[in-house]
This record gives sequence, C-alpha cells and structure tokens, in this order.
Amino acid sequence: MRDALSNERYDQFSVEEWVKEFWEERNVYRLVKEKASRSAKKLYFLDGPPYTSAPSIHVGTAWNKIIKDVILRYYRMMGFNVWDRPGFDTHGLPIEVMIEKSLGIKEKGEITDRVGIDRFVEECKRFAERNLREQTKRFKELGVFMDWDNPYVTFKDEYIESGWWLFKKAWEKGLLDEDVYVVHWCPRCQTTLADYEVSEYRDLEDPSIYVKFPVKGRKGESLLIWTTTPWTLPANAFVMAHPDLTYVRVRVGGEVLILAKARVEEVMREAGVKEYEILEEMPGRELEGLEYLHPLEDLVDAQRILARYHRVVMAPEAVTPHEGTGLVHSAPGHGDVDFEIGKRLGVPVISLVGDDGRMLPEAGRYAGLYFRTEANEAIIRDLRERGALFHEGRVVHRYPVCWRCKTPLLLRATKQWVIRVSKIRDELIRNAETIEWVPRWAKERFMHLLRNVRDWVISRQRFWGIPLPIWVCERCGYRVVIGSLDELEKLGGRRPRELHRPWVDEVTLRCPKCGGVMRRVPDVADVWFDSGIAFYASLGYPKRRDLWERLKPVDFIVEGHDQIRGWFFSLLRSGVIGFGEAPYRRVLVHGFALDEQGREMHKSLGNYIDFDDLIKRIPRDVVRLWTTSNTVWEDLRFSWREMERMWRDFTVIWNVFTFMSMYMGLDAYDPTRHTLERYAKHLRVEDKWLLSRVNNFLRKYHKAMASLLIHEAARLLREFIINDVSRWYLRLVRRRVWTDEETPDKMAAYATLYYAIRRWLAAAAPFIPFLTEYVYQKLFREAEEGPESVHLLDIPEADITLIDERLEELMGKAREIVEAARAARMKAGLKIRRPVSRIIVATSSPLVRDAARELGELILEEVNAKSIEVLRPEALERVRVYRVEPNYREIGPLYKRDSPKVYELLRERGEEVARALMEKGRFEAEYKGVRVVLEPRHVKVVAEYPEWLSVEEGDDFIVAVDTRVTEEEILEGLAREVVRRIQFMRKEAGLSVTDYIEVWVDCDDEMGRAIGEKEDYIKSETRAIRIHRGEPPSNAYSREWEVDGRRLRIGIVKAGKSPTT
RNA sequence: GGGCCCGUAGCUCAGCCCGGUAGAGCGCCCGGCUGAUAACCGGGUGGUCGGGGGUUCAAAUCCCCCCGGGCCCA
Repeated sequence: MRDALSNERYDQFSVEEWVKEFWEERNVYRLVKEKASRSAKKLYFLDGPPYTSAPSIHVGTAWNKIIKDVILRYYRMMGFNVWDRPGFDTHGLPIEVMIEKSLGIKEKGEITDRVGIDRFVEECKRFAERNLREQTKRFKELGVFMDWDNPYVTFKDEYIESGWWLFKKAWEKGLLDEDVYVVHWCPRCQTTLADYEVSEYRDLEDPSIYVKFPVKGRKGESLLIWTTTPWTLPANAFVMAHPDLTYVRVRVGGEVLILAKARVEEVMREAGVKEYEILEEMPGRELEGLEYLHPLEDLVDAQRILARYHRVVMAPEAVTPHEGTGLVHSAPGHGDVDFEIGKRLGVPVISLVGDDGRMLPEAGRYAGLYFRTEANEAIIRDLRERGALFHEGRVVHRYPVCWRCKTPLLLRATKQWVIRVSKIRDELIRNAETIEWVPRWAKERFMHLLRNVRDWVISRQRFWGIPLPIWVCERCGYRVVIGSLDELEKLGGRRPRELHRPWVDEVTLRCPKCGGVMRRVPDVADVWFDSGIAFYASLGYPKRRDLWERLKPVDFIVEGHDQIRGWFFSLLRSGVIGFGEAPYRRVLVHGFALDEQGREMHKSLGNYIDFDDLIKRIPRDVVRLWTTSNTVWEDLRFSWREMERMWRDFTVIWNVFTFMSMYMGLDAYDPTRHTLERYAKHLRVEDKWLLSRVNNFLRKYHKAMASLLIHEAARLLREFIINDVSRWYLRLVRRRVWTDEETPDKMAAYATLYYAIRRWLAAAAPFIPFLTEYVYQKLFREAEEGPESVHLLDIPEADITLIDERLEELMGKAREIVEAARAARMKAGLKIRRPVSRIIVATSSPLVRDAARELGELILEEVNAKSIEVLRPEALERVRVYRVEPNYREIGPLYKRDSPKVYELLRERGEEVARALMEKGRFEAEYKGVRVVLEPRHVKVVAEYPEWLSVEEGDDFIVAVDTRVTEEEILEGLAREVVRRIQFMRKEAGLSVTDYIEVWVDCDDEMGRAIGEKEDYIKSETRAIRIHRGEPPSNAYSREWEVDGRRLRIGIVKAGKSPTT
C-alpha cells in the first residue's frame, strides 16, 4: 500500500468532484450494469415516477431517490441483476395550468379557439421534457445509479399505447362505463376533479340564509331550511329531514315555522328573534311526504319539472342536529348525498350550472350569472322581496378550492367515464394479502382503504393526458374501445401523428353496426392512471411481452406514505384489472421530509430547502448518510445542524484511512502477501476482537438490509467505524505500529485492520459511494489489484467462524473497567500521564473477572497502571456503610403485592441486610407481617471506601485505584511530561514522523534524575538518538516549558541520519 | 368526523413488538490527552417518557380517553 492520503488536506467536496469525474470517464455505471447482467438472480425494481412540474427537486424527493439508490447498490453488490429504469410522470392538470399561465390563458376556451390544442400540447411536452432533464441532472448529482439514458416517460406514444391496452381490458371485463356523477368541478380549469384531488380548502365567506318554503295548503306555515349555497336553490327538488329527530311548529309573529327542536334556540338567537312560541312537537317521520311550494318556482324554468317532487323526505345520513334547521334543502344535481337519494326516489338529476360556472338557460331568470357571486346575490334579493327570507347572515367556512388554480369549486352532476373499481373490491383485497409491507402498519392502512374503495371517475375534460381510447358512433351511439395503435389503424385506416390530442382526435372510425362515423370522446384520463400502469408499461408491454414476463412481478417499490392511497393503490388496481394479480410483492414506505419544527416544507412558509443550495452546502455523502440514518418510515426533520454534525463524523472516518495510509504506506504493507492467515499466530486479543466485531457487524448489516431497514444498516456502519475502529481499536494498536521494524506483531495489526476496513468499505459503498470510491482508488485498488471501481466489489458475507461473542463481551467489560478506572483517577486528581501502581477490580461476576485477567495488559495500558488485581467484593471489606438497592426484577415476581414492604425494609435496614448477605449469603426477617428471605441475587449492595482508594462503580464491578504514588511513578510521570513536550515540538518544528533528533534538556535535579532513569524510554518514544543535559545549542529549536511549577528548557535538532548503533 | 403514524434530556433521536432501577449523540460547564488530532478521552449538567385513567407486585413499553403534529380519507 502506498501512502496516498496522509499529506492530503481532507475536503469531502473535492473528493466528490474527483469521483464524479472518475465515474464519468470510466463509465462506471455501465461497468456495474455489465457485471450485474451476468447474474442469473433478477431483481425488478420499479421507480415511482416524480412529477415533472419543476426543474428542481424537493428534499423529500432526494431522500426518496437516495433510499432507492442505497438498496439498488446493495443488491448489485450482492450479485443481483437489478432492473433500475427510472421514470417520470409528465401528464396532467398541474402542467397544463403552468402552461396556461405562461401563455397568458385565462379560460379553457382560449386553448381551443386562440392558441390551438396542438400548440398547447407541444408546450406542455416541451415543459415536461425540460424539467425531466433538469431533475435527472440533480439525481445524478446525488450519485444515484439508475439507467438515466433510458427512463420511462408517461407522455411517450409507446407508454400511452400500453395504457390503452388496460382500458380495453377494463372494457372487456365490464368495468369501464359512462354514468352521471356528482363531481367536484373547477369552473376555471373546466374539468372535473377526482375526490383525492379535492385536497385544498380555504376559509371563504358565504351567505348563510334561512329560507321559508311555504307548506302546501297551510296558510302562513313554512318549512325553514338553511343554506350557504343560495345558487343551488333554483335546482331544489325536495327537503330532507331526520325521522328520529324531534321537530317543532314555532309561532314567530304572525307565521308558523317548522324546524328541529334542537335548533330553535340557536336559529332564533341568530335571527335576533326574542319572542316565539313552540306550538307543537313531533318526530321527523311525521313530516314525511309534506308538500311545499318553492318560493322561486315561477322564475326558474327547471322548476316546472322539479315542482312535482317538492316534499319532505327522510334522509338520516344528510341531517345533523348540530347546524342548520334540521331541514335540508336538496338539489340532486349539486350534492352527492342529494344525488344518491334523488336517484333512489326517481327524482330527475338537474344541474343548473354550466362548465364555466354560469347558470344555464334552464335557470330562467338567473341564466348567465356566475354561481357563487352574481347568482347568489340575485337569488337572495328575490327571496327577500318575496318575504321568503327569514334571516340573512354571513359565514366563514372551509370551502374546497382547485388545488392548482385556487378557484372555488362546485358540485355538479355530469356524465363521466368511470372504472367500476367497487366491482373488483374482493379481488383487490385478496391480491393485496400477498404483499409484504415495511413497516407492517402500512398494510393495515392499505387494507382499510381497499375495504372502502369507490368507483373511479377517470375522465378529465382536458388536453394534456392519455386520451381515452373510446370512439362513439355519431349515428347509433355504438362504442368501441381501442387497445392498440394497430387496432386503431385497422378500424380507422391510418395512424395519427402522435397519440395525444388533437392528432388522435382526427382519426374517425366506421361504425361496425350502422356504418356511421365514430369519433373519439374528447376526454383524457386522470393523470393517476398513468403511473399506475408503470409496472408493465415501463417495459413496453404488451407490444413487447418478454421483458415483463421475464421480470415479473416487481420485487419491490419504495415511496412515501402518501402513496399508500396513491401509487401503491393505483398499481394494484391496474394489476388486478389487467392481469388479475398484485403486480408487486414488497413495499417499503418512507416518511415525509419536514422542516426542523416538523412542519411541511413550503416555499410559501419560507422553510423550503432548495436542493441546489443543499448540495452546495453539504457534501452528497453526508446528505446520503444523514437521510438514510433516519428511521425510514418516520418523517425526516430537516436540520442543517444535524447534517453538519454528521459531517464531522466524516473527518473521523477519513482519519481512519489516513492512519492506514500513513503507517501501512510507510511499511509498504501488501495485502496480497501480508495476509491474515500468515499472521494468524501473532494476532493479539484486540485483533481477534476486531475480527469478531467486523463480522458481527456484517451479520447485522445484512440482516437489516434484507429486511429493508436501511436506517439500521446506516447506524451500524457509523457505529462500527467511529466507535469500534477509531475510538477503540486504533487507540489500542497505535504503539504497535510505531516501531520501524517489520515485526509480526505490527503486521498482524495491519492485516487485521486491512481485513476489517476492506469489509466495511464494501458495506459502506451503497451509502457513501463517493468517499468509498475515492479511498478505494487511492488505497485499496492497486494494493490488492482489485476491479476498476469499489462498486464492482461484492459485499462479503459475515464469516461467523471469526465471531467470538464471549470475547466481545469481555472487551465490552474491559472498556467499562477502563472507563471506570479513568473516572476514579479523575476523582483523585491523577492525570493519565502519571502512572499508578495498581488498580483493583472487585467483582463477583465471572465475566468481569475474566475480562480483567485476560485483557489485563490492555486495561493497564489504557489506564496507565502497573498492576491489576482481581478480588471478590468481600475483599474490599475495610469499609463503612452499606446501602442495599432492590433488584426489582427478582423481588417483584416473588413478593407481588408485598414488594413495596420489602423495598421499605431494604431502605431501613440496608446495612444489616448487606452484612447478612455477605457473611451468610442469606437474610431472613419478619417485616410488617411479611416473611422476607433474601439472597444476593435479589439486591445490589453499595459501599463506601477509604481515602487512599479512589473508587468507581460499574454495573457489576467496582474499580479501586490505589492513589499512593511511589518515587518510581513520579519519575515516570515526569518523563512522560518531557516526552509529550518533545513530541509537541517535533510537530511544531515540522519534522516528519520518521526523522531522528538530538535533544537537550536544561532543568532541575529531580527532573534530571527522571530523564536519566528513563532515558531509553524517552529516546524510543521521541526517536531521539541522544539526550544531553544543559543549554541547547543555538541551532536547536528550543522552548521554555513549565511542569508542575518547575521550569525547563528543551531544544531539539534533527539528526543527520539514523543511529548506527 | 374516520383510519394509520409520531410525541422520551436544551436539540436530534434509540428503547416500546416481547413490562423489570430511563439511554446515546450533540449542546453547555469542568478537567485531561495529543506521532490518524479542524480530532479524541473522563466527569458533571440536564427527563411530569405529551396529559389523564386502567390492567399489573411492577408501565416509556399493554389497554382506554384526551391534547399536539404528520399522512391519507370523509
């Protein structure tokens, strides 16, 4: 190994730039694909396509792709032939709205009349294409290895054609149908919105009016209804009441009103009526069939039909005692419950609002008025004039608005194409059972929504989408659903320029029934249709059958939890309609990227993190490791501070590599020659420990990855390199590698370190592909004559023969002992540099005892002590007070209800209990009526100790440091002080690690004696060939120091050559 | 209004499935170390485990209700 790193200033940004170029130049992605393609193990991954509404990407989208990339890289390095075609979702209203804005379009009509559908669609496509390219650039920036040259794109003709195939399937299965539906309608976009598209609400002000509907045949008596949508009154057909609610006849002034009893007080208060009298109470069901007169009947043409139905009907689902009057005005053309009930009663569904939100001619006097403004005003005015208005107020309530253009929506009965998903509900549920979910609760959520599945209104009255492949005969109404381009050509005689509107609309068919002309219905598909077919459409199916048949089913998909109802569902739906089965077998659900306070990130909230900004500030690997460390299905709280913290860990990781580079480089370590096998006999206990740790790490890592718990794998990676390697192993072996000679002891440490780090490197590569690639190229590739890229390596399986659980436990204990001993020293004010003569480990735990014995040398080294004694706890019996702490886990099940009394006893008579247990191993007593028998396992005894022992307690042991210092230790301590200062000066003077020096020390006699006695030690530590007493020569680098209150001067001079002695 | 998830130290989060003396990292304060050191080590500080109730000898953990946040629906 050559030392390629130790002279380099670490900068993760330049590392990443270097690696990006390297990948580009060597075409590393292609090499990786080639290697994978030779494997027989397939893995079909399906990318959930991001929507191409903007060039940049959301932090959440970045996280999403990082998760995917980590998993795909893992599987490639595990020898799978991974299918990794990315996708882009390109159709739909959001893009149409943006193009409308850029072309200055205010109304839908301008698209057909002024701009032209062809130009409009071209603009949409160009826009999507540009964003697709920009997003691709950013995904590549993150180091995502996917097939970026061959993405699937939903606007491509091949893709649309695949979509048509599914329409035909649905048609053949009797699932595709046309029907009247009450849908949310955007009067600006002039299209219907699906339920799930009605996602945005605004607090809007509307009229809140109470209207009197005179009861037929009873003069001066009226039904009182309440509404916030006066514009629906012209379409009123009947009034709904609740059969079990109590209603009253109330006298107000000279007239009588009927309304729910529970609402009287509130309504009268609101209307400012102080005097009223309840005449009669009755249950709602007695109102059934009561006929009324509509106050605007003569002004609205449509009322000529509707008037026949004016009466009270029972509708418990539509009536609440919490608002209104308990009598609900119903217009089946403008409400979903109204629509259902109207259908049940055989009432005609009449909608009086047109596509543009203006009242239709059938609205008579109100024709041409805009529904929520002009029509409302005119209607209220007429009601007032006619004395039909009981009270008029205003209300601010949540009102649905168009998610793209923010225009208030309306409900409206329209003819739409639907897929009758409710018909295949059971089949959906059955097939969903086969899917495996991570985390498991996602499945519950998924099944819940399947049980409540509703029909899917699929038609949109728009332009930029997959055109519905339905042709209808102008003459006889016969319908044909086209499943492919070939079929279209066969029946229509030609192929359109492309499958989008308007070109596809130019193709007309000859009706096979009557010979008439068939034209395509003008609608396009809901954009959710597009991504739902990706599992086969992205493979070109059905035109090309082999890919899907070879790869199916999708092995796994990964998206955010919003997609449980979204994409995960739409894929299943398409799978069941098209193939009768679930198209995927495994799902990983990830969380949302939120801001630091846990709120959604929005440009409007000012908490939006711009992706380009992020990548400029934080290196990609850091972003990758940080995001993947977040529990994957939980929301990610974005934090610059946390990210910067993670960044600091990278310095430590880098330092591990510079350590290797420096020493292994210096000694020309050759992994092909200096193998573990060769130095097996020279492995020290810490080496064996690291070998065990790294394999244990790999075992857990693979287990986590196999369960898609990538955050666990990410944490394991960090933990191993930071804690096990950097903070512990490297500390332990430092002294072993400081020697110049090629000792087997040193080579054993190198072989161990190389083995461990090389394995870690491969396992880390999917997570931090840049740093691992860089280090691999600089340190490992040449040394072991490895493949061209770290990403062409295999991730090794754990070698369980090297796992030694007992050793790991022992080392864990040894670390605890070291920590406790250091804490004890600290308490006594003893610096680490000053040696102590002995430490005592008192324990009854065999594990601690073995740790102290078998790893004693290592412990002594770390705490700078001369000897370690292991004693039983009783041996520290020179002591005073004992406290006893209960072991709840043992006492609880034994004494059950009496446990609290036992705890009390232990508090009061702890000393006595402790003595009895130590002397007899047993304590017996009668306490408050409870017979208490205690053995050592029931309690923990705590003690205090004499002055000269500094004591620190661990979980199951006590470490006592003997603080009495001998002459010898004082001298050694002083020598170490000198060494430390010389080392410091070596660095200051810019000497290389390998340089030799001569040293001059001018100091007092005691210090001089220390230097004399410890001369060899000082020499070997500092690479000094000679140590002189007295003033340093003038050419020396010299400095004044102070140690424990005494002054000394040290000078060093670089020695010409190594000592020949 | 319904379904699911989250709420643990000043901050970010483990622990909860399977009940047994509340943890890590960061921050802050004090001390130390220094031949991988823009590192690292030791100590200290800091918690009504969102709130309330229940089950149990014992609840952060299981059950119920409520509050706050998120996602999806109505």
